[in-house]
Amino acid sequence: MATERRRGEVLIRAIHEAVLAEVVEAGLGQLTMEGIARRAATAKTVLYRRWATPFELLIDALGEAYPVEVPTPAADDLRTDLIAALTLLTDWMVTPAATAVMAITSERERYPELAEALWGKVFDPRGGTFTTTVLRWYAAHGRLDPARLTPITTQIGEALVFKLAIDNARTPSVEEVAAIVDEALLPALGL
Amino acid sequence: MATERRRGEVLIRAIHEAVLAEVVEAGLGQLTMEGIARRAATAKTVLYRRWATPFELLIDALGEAYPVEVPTPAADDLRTDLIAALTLLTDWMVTPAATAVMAITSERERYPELAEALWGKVFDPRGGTFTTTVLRWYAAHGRLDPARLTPITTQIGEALVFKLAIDNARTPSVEEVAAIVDEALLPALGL
DNA sequence: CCCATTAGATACGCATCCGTAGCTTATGAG
DNA sequence: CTCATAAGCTACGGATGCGTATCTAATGGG
Repeated sequence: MATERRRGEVLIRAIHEAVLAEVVEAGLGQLTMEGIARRAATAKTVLYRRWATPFELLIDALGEAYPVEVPTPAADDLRTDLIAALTLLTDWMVTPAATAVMAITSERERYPELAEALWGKVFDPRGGTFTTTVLRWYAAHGRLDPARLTPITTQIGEALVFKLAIDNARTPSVEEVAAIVDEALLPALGL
Repeated sequence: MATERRRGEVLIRAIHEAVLAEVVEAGLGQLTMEGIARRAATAKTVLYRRWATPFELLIDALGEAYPVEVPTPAADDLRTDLIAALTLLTDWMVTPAATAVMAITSERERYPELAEALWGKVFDPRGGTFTTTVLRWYAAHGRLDPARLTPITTQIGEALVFKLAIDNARTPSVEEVAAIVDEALLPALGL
């Protein structure tokens, strides 16, 4: 028998991968201990020894999958840095962890405990992400009117990336991201 | 026995309401004939006589729930008409049918047959919606540069409404809709 | 090398949903 | 009033997930 038995960290990482893959493929509504165990090629008992529910296990896995890379203004050019920040977003969106996060977000009403746990354990400890980070930097250095940074304008980039991703069933290309910055974001910033 | 027995249209409408309510409450992944029958207070056999799967039934119900009101430019003022169009959107978003549509959209990868049926039977027969209708009208009447109507700019309003709805777990208020128009949409249109 | 730990396997009774069958009975058209 | 239609009810065997119990055997620390 080829009975290489996994233990500790190695096993847990495999289970974490399995639960994310299950969410991606089956969805939150079909997330079961049986399914996770099958995919991780382990026994249900192993899961129940550590986690009481599939959701606990999922939150654990998402905690591990974070943090995500944060954009650092590097080009000394707002347009370039905004495109870079949104590209970080599109890169992240195709990961299993992101798919799980988006599933939780869109089913927040249905599974509020999940959403709360995700925000409390993973998101809240972090500040604004993606374009906000860039915009704040340029505003702080006097190269952008701070009055233009509103709850609306700081969301334009992310909002359009998500909208295009939904409408076209794929993440926006670099050209589309550039168009978002040129046609929507920069005009709203008064540039 | 109070055995008022429903038949025909009345019964079907009740079932349509039930399937939408089930999707809202239980989600696509938990949509079952048993659940629908329970909620509609009828027997599974009644459902199986007409529909082979919960998804067929759901598509049928969504077909009935449409069409949605289309914005008609009425104020002779772009800003006012845009706010009116986006308010139509926020009003629609709180209906059960909209919740179901958004669920299908966000789980498109998981249930492609559902998404295809929804597009083919319900959406494709209709043109652009909400802000696009308004923007096209003003552009056609020479009151807006047609070159500004791109696949990006025509989505700004809807994109931000969705983004705010997701972030705040509620549809945007009238004030927030106005801010979307003033701070993002109009600037992108060169106004 | 010994042995406590724990992964892994199997089985259990319970519950829910599946899709179908067979029946009773309210309903409305004629 | 009669009667074809269809709503409503109950029950079925099969499948799957639940959470738990009870083993076994691989693993690595001492």
